[in-house]
This record gives sequence, structure tokens and C-alpha cells, in this order.
Amino acid sequence: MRNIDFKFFKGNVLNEYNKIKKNDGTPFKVYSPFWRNAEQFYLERLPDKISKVKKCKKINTLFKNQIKSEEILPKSDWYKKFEKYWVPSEQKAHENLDNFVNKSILNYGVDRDFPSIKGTSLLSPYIRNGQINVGDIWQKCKKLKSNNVSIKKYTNEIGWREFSHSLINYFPQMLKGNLRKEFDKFPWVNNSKFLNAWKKGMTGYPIVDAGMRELYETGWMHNRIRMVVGSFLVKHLRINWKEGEKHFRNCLLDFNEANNVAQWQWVAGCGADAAPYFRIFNPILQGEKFDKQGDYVKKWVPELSKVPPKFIHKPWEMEKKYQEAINTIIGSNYPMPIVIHEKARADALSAFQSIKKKISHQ
DNA sequence: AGCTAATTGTG
DNA sequence: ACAATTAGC
Repeated sequence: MRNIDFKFFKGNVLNEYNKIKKNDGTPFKVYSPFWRNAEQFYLERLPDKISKVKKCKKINTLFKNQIKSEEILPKSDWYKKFEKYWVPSEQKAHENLDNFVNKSILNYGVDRDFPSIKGTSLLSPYIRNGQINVGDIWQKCKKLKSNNVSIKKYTNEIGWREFSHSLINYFPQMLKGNLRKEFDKFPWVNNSKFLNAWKKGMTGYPIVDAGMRELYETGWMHNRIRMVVGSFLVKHLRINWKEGEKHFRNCLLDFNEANNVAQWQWVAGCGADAAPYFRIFNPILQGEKFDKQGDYVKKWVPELSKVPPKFIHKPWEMEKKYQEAINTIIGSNYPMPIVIHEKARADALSAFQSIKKKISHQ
């Protein structure tokens, strides 16, 4: 046995998890002031106050030839399909960043909402796997020296990631349960049929199903659609956010525990600075607003390829005769909605009502 | 980072 | 009658 000296250094975040605090020493629980503070803190430490880690040549060779890829890859090649969508290299990560910052970032504020457009940077899997550093991304954006709203919106997303890490550091109990304790009494529904329909992209709501299938096929999902499917699981189906967290954990190439847990709690309304529970996405409206022609839906739900834009987000409303004419029978080629939006929404609101008293007295 | 029913404004 | 705005969930 030999002893190896070691030190801890921060990983792929801008600031150490425990650096950003309010003046009174307590952690931020609201995003905007957190990010104002965190960005300023990071800026003041740039560029040369951060010490570089010296490479240690001796130790470098310690693990050489110890790890063989064929031994750590899964036996079945289920992961092969990802090669269609991702090139996992440091070089590709920086190429994507350069392209995004040079060509797309000024449209990000608008384009990011449309899942059929490549309006986002697609960097999350690279960040998660250490092929690009969030500091490099942040600095590249700042070099544009612009107050452009799109650039701000983009760096804001880095901010949410920082916020998630900070929250998990100060409130590690979030990993196990609701940050807002009153949600411990929330009447979640146990329904494995519904949960499986959600996971498989067979809920009967095209925008939800497209997202869930994109996730399973590519290991990634567009952010607006993450909100839509998250809201649907937690509010329309009233299934505990932990089930959604678990599924995303299993499927996402950009999976990161802090982000995943904090964002699921945000969607469910039980997290910090969370979306209020009564803010319920209407999956039909979200589709009509952000995928008007149904391009995204048709890409991932090919059985709806013949449905016209007017019905693409509510195909069950097509007349029977018309369904037959285009050979798309709802209930046979594609499922009927597993819940009715209006009823699910009303039920979610009344379930929320049952714990609401406790919230207002907090 | 929403939705919907109710209300007010317009011709 | 319809559009725009707002309150409340």
C-alpha cells in the first residue's frame, strides 16, 4: 500500500458550491438574486486568481493500460444508436460552442422555444461528461460584450445549473424528498399503467409522446418539452416527481444529479423558487404554440405523419371517416389520450387545494 | 418558464 | 360580437 496525497478542487461549475451566500450567511432560495450574486462573484475572481493544477507526471502513468473499453462497455450494444446523434469528443464540444456563439446565440431567446429548430447549443451532454467547461462557455459569451437579451437568456441557463448545485449543497435532503415539506402530504397517484405510457411515449398527447420518444432514442430532450412532459407526469397524471427523476436519470446523456433533482422539484412546485403548482401546461396549447406545423411531433411519432396541422396536437378530434381516409385510427394506430386535459387539470388543482392551507401559513 | 374564466374595452 | 386585459388558481 502506498499513500497518495490529494486535494479537492471544484468540478464543472463556475463557483465552489458553498461560495454563494446572502449577506447574512444563509443560502439563496430565489434564483434571480442568486445568479446576480454568483455571476459577480465569478467575475471578480477572473482571470488569473484561479490557480492552475499542476500535472503530476509520475501519477499520470499509474492507470495507463488499466482500463479497457471493451471491459466497461455494456454487453448488449443498446448504446450504439447514440452514435447517430452525438460525437462524444472535446473537439466536437468546442466546435458546437463556436458554431452556436457565432451563428445562433442572437436568436436563442426566440428559437429556443421551438423544438423542431436547432435553437439551443446542444452542449449539455458535453458539460456533463467533462468535455467542455462551463467557465469556458460563460467566458465565450461574455467576450461578445453585449447586453443582448438572447445572450443573457443563454447564460441564465448556466445560472440555473449553478443554482441547482448550490441548492443541493445546502439542502442535501432534497436528494431524498421534497424541499417544501408540505408536499409530503400531497396525494400522489400510484398508477404503473400511466407511468409506463408516459415512459414509452404512449399518452395520446402528441407533444408529450414526441418528447419521451426523443429522450429514449437520443438520450436528450429539448428543454421546453422537458417542462411539458414533466408537468404532464406530475400534474395531469399526479405521479410523484421521483418517478420522473428516476426515468430521466436512466435515459439522459446529460444527466446530472443536482440539475435533475432540483429541476424536477421545480416542475412539481415543491422546490426552491419553483413553478407554482397551479401553473399547469396544457399539452395541446403548448404543441400549437411551439410546434404549429407538427414537424417535431411527426419526427418522433411517425404514426401521425399524415395528420394535418389543424389536428396534429389533438388527433382524437378528427372525424372517424377522416381517420379512416388517412389510415390513422386513433385508439388503434395511436392511443386515445390516457386522461382528459380539462378533468386532469381540475383534479390536479383540487389535489393541490388539499395541501394549500399549510403553504399559506408558512 | 401557464391557463382559463371573468371583466373591461371597442365598434 | 369580438378582442384585449386581468384575477385567480
